[in-house]
Amino acid sequence: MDIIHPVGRLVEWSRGEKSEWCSLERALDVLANRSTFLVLREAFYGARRFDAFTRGTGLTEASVAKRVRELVAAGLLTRQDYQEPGERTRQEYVLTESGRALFPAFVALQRWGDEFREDRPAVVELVHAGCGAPVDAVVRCTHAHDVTIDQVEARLRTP
Amino acid sequence: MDIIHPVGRLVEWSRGEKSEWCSLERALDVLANRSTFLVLREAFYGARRFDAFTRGTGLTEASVAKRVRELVAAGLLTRQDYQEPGERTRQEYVLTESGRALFPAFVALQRWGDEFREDRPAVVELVHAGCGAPVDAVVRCTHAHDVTIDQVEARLRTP
DNA sequence: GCGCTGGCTATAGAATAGCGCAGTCAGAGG
DNA sequence: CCTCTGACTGCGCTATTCTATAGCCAGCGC
Repeated sequence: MDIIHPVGRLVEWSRGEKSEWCSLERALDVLANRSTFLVLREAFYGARRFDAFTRGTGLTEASVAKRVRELVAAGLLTRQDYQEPGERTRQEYVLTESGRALFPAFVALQRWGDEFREDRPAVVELVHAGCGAPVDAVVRCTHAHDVTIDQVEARLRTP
Repeated sequence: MDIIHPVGRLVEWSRGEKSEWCSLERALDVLANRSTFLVLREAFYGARRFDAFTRGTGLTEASVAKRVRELVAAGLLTRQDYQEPGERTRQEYVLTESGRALFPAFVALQRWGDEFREDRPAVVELVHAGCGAPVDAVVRCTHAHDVTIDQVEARLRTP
């Protein structure tokens, strides 16, 4: 296993093959557009119904339909039947484990927007229901150390 | 200050105004495309020079030029002069504090790609230089509690 | 003063994203 | 049966993204 430090050297090896092995690119295949993030935001805020996604995001129905279809195909949402009393059965879209696993990314982006894109102060704040303290996304290793960007090494697993 | 729980109710209030106060949308104004994330990835991997960005991302020079211009304008990168011995002065692009603050988001997306988009196993792994353990992005409150998606409340700050 | 290298810009084209608007479709209530 | 609501689909349009190819410019070394 190679150790790359400073991580800058990684760029020397990438040339063409990076898209095959970079997990970020695989993530971006599903996520790299504005409306996908907005639909996921609504899902994190508890939205399940088509109508809630369109009203919550301000996107057109056509855009939401496309995103939702993609997200179901990619396994971030599942389609489920539901029926309200006196109504016919309809479908709703529920986050899968994969979708829920994106929550740290959502928090990270939201908090970054709070702090570094502050044309006006943040109006919504995410807090820990248990203690009321605001939440943030942090980078941590499996030994529970907080890790700054300078303390990260990239290792190439040569197969 | 209103407490919203379940957070789903948030969608009821949003109608049109959400883009004004949602920090995620402000973040997406800069970030919502594939090439921006790729350029930032290279910056996190230590790239500073135009050439390193193009070779590392596989994007065309035109795309990189546009992204880099945007990222400088948005304050995530700064342009600095540098001069290698026997070379003329050139410019390089260095992450600002704002740019570095996106690192948790980068890690979160990268790790999510590892785990949930695994057409083939992850080839690059980010580890803590101090102890060698792999890193991940987690959501935590300022009282140092780990917070799951179910334990999060959204509070509206009414101004 | 010529070539080379790094760092761009210009142009043209394909694909995708997103909008507004209009229409469809299923089924419950009247 | 007719209407209403939620959940879509289709069309026409524009803006943005990204690619490919080509060329420009500065200045160091020869």
